[in-house]
Amino acid sequence: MPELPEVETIRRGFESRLAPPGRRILDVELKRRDLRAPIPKNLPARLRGATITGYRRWGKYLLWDTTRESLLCHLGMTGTWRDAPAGDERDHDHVYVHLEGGTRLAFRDPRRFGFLDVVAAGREREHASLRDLGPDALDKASFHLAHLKSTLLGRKAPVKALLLDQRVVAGVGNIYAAEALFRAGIRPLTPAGRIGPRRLAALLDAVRSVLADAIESGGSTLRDYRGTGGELGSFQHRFEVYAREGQPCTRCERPLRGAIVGGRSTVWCSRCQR
DNA sequence: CGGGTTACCTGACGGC
DNA sequence: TGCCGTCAGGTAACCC
Repeated sequence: MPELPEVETIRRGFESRLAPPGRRILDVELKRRDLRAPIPKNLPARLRGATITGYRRWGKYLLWDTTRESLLCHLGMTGTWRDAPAGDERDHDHVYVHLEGGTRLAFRDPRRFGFLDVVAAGREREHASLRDLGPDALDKASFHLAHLKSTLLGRKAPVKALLLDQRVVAGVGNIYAAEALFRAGIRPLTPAGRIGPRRLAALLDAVRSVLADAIESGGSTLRDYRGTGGELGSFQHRFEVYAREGQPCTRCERPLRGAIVGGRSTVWCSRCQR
């Protein structure tokens, strides 16, 4: 579900209204620990009494920084956070975070592909899930043309498969990979190492612009995704290729083509993308 | 190592 | 109405 724009929307929701910095964590209640990776049994003890100091995002990962350790969260495909007042319990609520002042935050994830863990602040890079993570797609200081060039050099895999590889760039998922390739005019199946510097520069711009536009729209809601206040994203109304196989290209009207690339459904325009 | 496939889990949806 | 197959925004463990 959530790619970079959705996670960023959630991050902003936490910061501005769900649990602004300064709030204290009274307790963490684990209803179910067997997510993609088991939630450590001692997670509640390690966060109890800590005050939230801020929120960071790296790719699709969200970090709650506190005066103790940081809570690391990945939403998988169906993870959501919401304000869950007493009485609002739902199927697949796996974790409740109790804040000072009576707020209760619920982590709900029906498919259980997400996970939660605790990391020492400043040592995130040592965490198994973050160790090999590439630069954040919106960080201009680390995700730039030189990085793309050197990372894709000599690679024969389809460029779309490598955009989805979080070691190459962190935050791009199936929706925004397809949309970025359309904006850049590049076919998803093109071997990544055969894209010249000018077209790589176009791809870099396209990735940045599509993610920025999607954040501005509050992300994309297909079915599960909700902001922290339950609100829907609206970028799905601006898809040019994703989920539009057979429909006319927004630019040339030709029916869009579809195929499975790297195990993921993929749509593109065979005239506008080369 | 690089590239490709499959599994993990639940729910929604379409066809019959 | 109901059953069954297929598919879904995620990653990671396998295979060759």
